[in-house]
Amino acid sequence: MKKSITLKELSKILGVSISTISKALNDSPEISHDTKTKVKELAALHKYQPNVLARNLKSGTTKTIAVVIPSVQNFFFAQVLYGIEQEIAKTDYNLVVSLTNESLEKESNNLNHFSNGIVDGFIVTASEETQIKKEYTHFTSALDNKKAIVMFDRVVKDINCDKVLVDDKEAVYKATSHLIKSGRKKIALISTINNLTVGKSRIAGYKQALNENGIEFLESYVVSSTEEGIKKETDLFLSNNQTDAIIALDIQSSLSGLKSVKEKGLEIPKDVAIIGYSSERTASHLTPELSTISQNGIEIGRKATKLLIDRLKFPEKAFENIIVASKIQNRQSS
Amino acid sequence: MKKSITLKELSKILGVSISTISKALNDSPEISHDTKTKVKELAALHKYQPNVLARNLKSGTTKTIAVVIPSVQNFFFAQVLYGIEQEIAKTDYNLVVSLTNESLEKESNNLNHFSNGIVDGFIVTASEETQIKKEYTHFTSALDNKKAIVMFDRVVKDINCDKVLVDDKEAVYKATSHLIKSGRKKIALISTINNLTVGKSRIAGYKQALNENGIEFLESYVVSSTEEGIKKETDLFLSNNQTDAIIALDIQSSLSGLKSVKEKGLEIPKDVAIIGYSSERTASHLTPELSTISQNGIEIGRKATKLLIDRLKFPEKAFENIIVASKIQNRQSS
DNA sequence: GTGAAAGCGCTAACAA
DNA sequence: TTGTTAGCGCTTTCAC
Repeated sequence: MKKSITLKELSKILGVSISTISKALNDSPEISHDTKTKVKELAALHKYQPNVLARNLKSGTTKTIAVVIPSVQNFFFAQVLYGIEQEIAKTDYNLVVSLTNESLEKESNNLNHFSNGIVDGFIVTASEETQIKKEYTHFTSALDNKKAIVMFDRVVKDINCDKVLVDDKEAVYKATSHLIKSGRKKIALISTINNLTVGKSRIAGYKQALNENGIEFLESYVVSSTEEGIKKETDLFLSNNQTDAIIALDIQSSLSGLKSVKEKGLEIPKDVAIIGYSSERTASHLTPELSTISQNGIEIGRKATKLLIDRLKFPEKAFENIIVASKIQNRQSS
Repeated sequence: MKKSITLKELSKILGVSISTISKALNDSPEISHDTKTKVKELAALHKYQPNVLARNLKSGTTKTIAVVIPSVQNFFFAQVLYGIEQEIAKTDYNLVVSLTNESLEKESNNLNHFSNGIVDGFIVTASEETQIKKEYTHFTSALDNKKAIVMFDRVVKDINCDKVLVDDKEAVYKATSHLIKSGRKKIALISTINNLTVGKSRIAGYKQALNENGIEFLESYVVSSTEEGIKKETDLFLSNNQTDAIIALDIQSSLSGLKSVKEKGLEIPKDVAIIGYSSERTASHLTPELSTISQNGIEIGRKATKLLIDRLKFPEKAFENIIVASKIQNRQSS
């Protein structure tokens, strides 16, 4: 019934003009101290809240940014989001989050929708479908629309914007090298993310490490499947192959790998060492505790946010590429 | 440079009035087939996208709803969110997500901000701080602002709105009874959520089950701490007390409980049975696999969304309280 | 120190 | 069938 009160209504009550009310509320020096207090009291009394829509329409800026990510079930994205929030909290920007569930259509719809007046900029990581179909027009048209975009992790090379990258190749290279140095020779790799460019980069790191250490790369030592199928594939692999170490490229593979090896009766890390991707919390509660390649999600979120805020201030500055290093976290499994 | 093109600009190009353009684009029967096609072609050419702000300002409705939750690291909230998305996808509503990190201030800010033109309604679960401080004015003022609210899980009794509840007391009652029936007599309870009403409800279920089975409730068998402290507390408890079963009220307690018991060299479930709260995925990858009290988050999300959409259609209908049952999922730990 | 008026982009009642 | 106009709620220039 009594929707939020407007300037107009306030002005009627006080018998002054709308613009006087507006100025008083915004502490304009044009307005006398007296009227200011009168107006402010009345506004407080009626719990006046400015209509954000009207204000944004007028100003052409929204002071809000959207985070568009595939999912928050993925601990890495959740971490990044957390970092973004921390950084946003220091500013006067608002945040909205939008999940794509790895769907190109949703991602596209969201970018289009938010581009039309809702937000000033985006922090995005591409959905799986987007990467597979290589369909990027929603990004370019948001850019055409003068919206700022910062991409992280699953970035699109051809899009001209600020980017925060993970050192995927380097990280898996380090992990693989580490295993080799500790005497492992038959290192398998399991993954459910071969569709993603980050998956490909990680495999490249694995290959490079093998290569530099004179170990032959065997296609059969790369176990790839879906989240649902990876456990069976791993079981199968272990039945038919000798291996003394496993690198798992995502959380599902890590869990499946650990479980498969245990079920085969092999000892970890004596018979088979495992390094995988997983959250701290999960890793340290597994038996044995999982050694991980740990991405600094919070840092990535923060960096991305700073980049975006900066871009909004200086739209014409040169684009940046920031790389955030991962860390090998040795626990019991390696 | 070339921000999204507007009706005005299109009208200039075609030499017709703005309203003609608007009507043509909206397929008004007033407009001739000819001009319609002409206008639509031009609009497509220039990738015209209506400004959402202007449209919403005009219509007074936004067709978007906000989900305000403490965090998505919590798998239960993530599940609920997933359910909400599924249901929203069937409608023409948009979704924005907003995280409070258990902060009353953020929750309050978000509700206020979104209430002023951004959204038509909310799906909310109260933050921890909100529950502790019992500060609910942001809810009532959103309601005053004619925004619809559906609360779930951590609901506020005194607020008049639709609610979707979890059968917390009942669920823990069932779990405890189950343990008692299988011969357990010294059942401990560990929790990091004693601050929350859901935590209190769960304990009430535990007490009731003990009571009905003639087992004395001992304060010392309730181990309560923070997420950081719970592991140590549990270790301490196990050193000083005999117990043959543990009920853990949240994921952190579940993980800590499992680990503590294992470290003490006790066998699960032979010496100590454990039932806890955890995601399916985590539970089934633990060693031993954890028996859980499983809340149907997706269902809760869906129900809440339906309730909200319905409320938006029929603002005057009577408020509903829906209870969604939890399920005991027996795995290896009990 | 205060008010009138224009305009952000759009829709819709009314006029032509 | 098309155009004019008013108005959603707000800010801001300009005139008084």
